Amino acid sequence: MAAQTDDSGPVLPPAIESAWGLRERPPKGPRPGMSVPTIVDAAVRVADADGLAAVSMSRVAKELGAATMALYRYVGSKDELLMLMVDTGYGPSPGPPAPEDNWRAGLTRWAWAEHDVLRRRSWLLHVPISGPPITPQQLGWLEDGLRCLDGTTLAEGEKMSTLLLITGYVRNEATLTSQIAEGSQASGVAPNEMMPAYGRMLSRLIDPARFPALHRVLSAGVLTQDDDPDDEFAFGLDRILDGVEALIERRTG
Amino acid sequence: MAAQTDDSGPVLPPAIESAWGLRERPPKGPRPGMSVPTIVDAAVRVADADGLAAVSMSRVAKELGAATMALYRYVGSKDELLMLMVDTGYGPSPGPPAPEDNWRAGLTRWAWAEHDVLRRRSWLLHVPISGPPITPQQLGWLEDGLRCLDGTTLAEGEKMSTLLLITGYVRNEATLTSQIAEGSQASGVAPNEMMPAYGRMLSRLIDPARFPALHRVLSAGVLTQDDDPDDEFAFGLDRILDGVEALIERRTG
DNA sequence: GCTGTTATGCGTAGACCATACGCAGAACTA
DNA sequence: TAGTTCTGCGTATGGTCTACGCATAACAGC
Repeated sequence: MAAQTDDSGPVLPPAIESAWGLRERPPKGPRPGMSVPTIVDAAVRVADADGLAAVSMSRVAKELGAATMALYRYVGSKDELLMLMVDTGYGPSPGPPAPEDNWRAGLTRWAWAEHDVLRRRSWLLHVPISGPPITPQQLGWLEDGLRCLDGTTLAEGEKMSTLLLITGYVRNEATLTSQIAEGSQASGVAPNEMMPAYGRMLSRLIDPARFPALHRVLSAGVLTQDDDPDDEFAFGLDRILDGVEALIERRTG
Repeated sequence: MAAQTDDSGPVLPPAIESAWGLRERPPKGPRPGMSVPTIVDAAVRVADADGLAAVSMSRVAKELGAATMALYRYVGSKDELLMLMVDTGYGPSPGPPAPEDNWRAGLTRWAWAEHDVLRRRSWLLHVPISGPPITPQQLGWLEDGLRCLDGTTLAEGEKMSTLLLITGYVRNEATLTSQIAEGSQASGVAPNEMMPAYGRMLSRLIDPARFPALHRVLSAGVLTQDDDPDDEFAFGLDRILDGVEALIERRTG
């Protein structure tokens, strides 16, 4: 079966073993002065305070009062540290759906929970994700999402696709609003003035003859009003859940 | 009205003026040896060949037989170059919907067009997007999307939200499949063996008591079969369009 | 045609970054 | 006590972007 036949099947990449706490410490040698969770927590602290761009190995080491290269005894590379940061950054999953919730209420709460995490820690969006979920907390989120769909008639593969769809949407929406916030801070414009400023820029660039539909949108004042980003989020989420509902009804009937 | 009152309203950021070709060259001084499009094309060539990580100022300069710092006479920063790369990387928009297409057929073709571009140039996904669309080609795409919804009863704001929803989905799905491709190349595993390998890893890590729903998905063999990623894409797209259709019908009826 | 102005090309250098390597010393085993 | 192995970390390499300044080329006006 397994290509590598030790006693426990194929070997896992060291980064993943680290994420699951499966690395046993050898009994010899000096006692370690730090630990992986200590380092990851420090890195998360830096990201929370100054953004992901501020997370360098030397900065994290400084946060811990250690030398830069000392970190490399615990994490194999910066990418590995980033992966562990994402895991702890997301935090524990929101828990299984309440018994009285139907699938739609459950998934709505699930989506809002991720939404809240990403609003609080927008640096999570800047970490280049490098593969499907594999760390413990991420799989916890996935598990809780799947449980929301437990009673439905969807096939298992369809459940996965649905969750992928929703989590993608949540990330996307969070990326957009965080860009507005970051652009606002970078340019010194008030956050609620960003979209109007964008609309003004568009109307200066757009030739109504070449962009008639876009011109109509601008004329309708869509961008000049600053609507609540949470309403925008809720709109898209309801569209997606409507689509899922249509599928469930088709599978049921 | 405008804060800056020269003859043409508020000033545009230089990066955007460059994207729209609005920078007039002063008559004095030596004739420039390159041009912004030349540089952007070279950068796109590098990204096509060796990925976005290979795009450094020195590499692009080498591609042109110029010195690194010569580029800074044309682009203000690397970020500006990246923005221009995205604009030309996307290429011209797919054009307005065919007359016989209803909104759904039109948006489907629109989404597949972006899908194809992102499949061909997956480095576009790695460019950190820094704001709403503002470059000419990007607005061309937006315009064509809006035209697909022209006959519908949706409000202008709802049209924008719908397109945002779809384009976000396309990017997300493309990101996922490109990650599989890149991971496959990095680890030397065949592309159609990536998902089974992932499934095997999960089943080694997951405790069925703590992750029952996830365990059920794995047991159903969802991840061991390699399904066509295009089918997966079509599934999610249809879900979203179902949701949009439900909204249109509600607005109509 | 000459001079002053202005833009270009680009060399140098600074401030970061990740990380490969090697060494001194600590903590364990035998 | 001797040997082994692991930790902390100093040093060094090669990469990144880009600020600055200088020589030169091309034009404007006299």
